[in-house]
Amino acid sequence: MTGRGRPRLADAKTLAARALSVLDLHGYRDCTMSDVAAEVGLSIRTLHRYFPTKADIVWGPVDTSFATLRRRLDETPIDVPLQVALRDGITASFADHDEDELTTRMRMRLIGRTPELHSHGSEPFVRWRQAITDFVATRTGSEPTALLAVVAGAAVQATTMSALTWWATHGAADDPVGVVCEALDALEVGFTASFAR
Amino acid sequence: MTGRGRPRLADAKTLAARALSVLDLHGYRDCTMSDVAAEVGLSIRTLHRYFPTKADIVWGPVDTSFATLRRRLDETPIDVPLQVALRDGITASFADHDEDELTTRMRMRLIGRTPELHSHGSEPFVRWRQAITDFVATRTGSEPTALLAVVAGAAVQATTMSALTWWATHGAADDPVGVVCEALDALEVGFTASFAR
DNA sequence: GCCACTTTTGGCAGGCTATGCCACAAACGG
DNA sequence: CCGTTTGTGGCATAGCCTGCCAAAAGTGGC
Repeated sequence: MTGRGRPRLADAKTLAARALSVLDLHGYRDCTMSDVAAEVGLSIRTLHRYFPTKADIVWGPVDTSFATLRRRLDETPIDVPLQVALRDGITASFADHDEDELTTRMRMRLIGRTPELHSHGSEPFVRWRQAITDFVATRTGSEPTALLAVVAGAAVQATTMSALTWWATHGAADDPVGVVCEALDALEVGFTASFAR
Repeated sequence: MTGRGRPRLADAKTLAARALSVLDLHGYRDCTMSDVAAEVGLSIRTLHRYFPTKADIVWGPVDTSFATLRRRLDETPIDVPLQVALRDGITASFADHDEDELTTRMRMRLIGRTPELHSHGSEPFVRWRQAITDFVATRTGSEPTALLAVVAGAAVQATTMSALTWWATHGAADDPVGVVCEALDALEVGFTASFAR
């Protein structure tokens, strides 16, 4: 509770931002954990304590914000339409990043530019998609293993992530929420229909 | 050209099937390359010559079939509607597997059950998505960097892959084409609308 | 002021994936 | 039979990741 014990050399947030900028500068693939450790002034072992894997430097904060989606969807009143509930839950699930915009942008841009990172197999990422699938299944009265529920989960997740990386690269707005909403709306009505508008 | 040189110990196709069954049996994560090499009777080094990476054991044949999508889309007459062209191109791009159904099913089931494999950052996978995005952009008169084109590429890819893994796990049909078409149709008209049917 | 306790730090060893280099083995053609 | 071609595999190396354990650096109690 108190400041008992040896104090940290750096707080986790600024450490993440610095490590991220190192990866962004040299490229994810061409940058070893030793490089990151040297640049942020930690040993490799300690760096691995802050970030269990190299991918966690990039995905860590995103993953933590993923963890809240299911709870938000469960608490959504039944009279809220499906797509509205999804849109609100999703945008809310990553709106509490508590991270400055430039860092978020760098993070998502790095993901977008690094195929290796496009989808990692972390638990939060899988559970986030499963929460979508389960919610869709419940609202439509089908099983969570139904084809369309499973596919909807995958499509919604891919839509959300690609909208975020698009915002990081091309987006002009300060906030990605509008971009994600636009993408989810297009997904909802079908892409052909949304292009016709 | 001729049978010049030392002949292979096993042909690539049966080798892939055997290696795949080893991974499927022990689990992708809990199975080392040494295990696979021992079970198929090759040294680790030679195994790596057949499959450059461990993921290539699983994704290899899928990747090669990915490579043909762009050409197929380019050759599609302009009077074929967008969604029909996409559906036909996509189903055709993995219909020429030349692999027995059980192996394909095992392959896709393994992918579906292994988060680490859900999306790998290989070049064919990225180019497959880009082909979708470019085609959508061309047909709708927008830039390949437009938000909706980029998102459509990601959504279509996620839809296709999740439909394939669903078929491998739950599908009863011999052929996954029908399942993929059903998923793509749902994506096209919007999931809410397709559930209402 | 000194000691105990807590927490961070980081060195060391080891396993796994992946790659480059090189030597050996095995079949074929002339 | 010999040279060529091609598959095979050992050795070494780099990088990611993890477990274990000892040293460092603070705080609180006596």
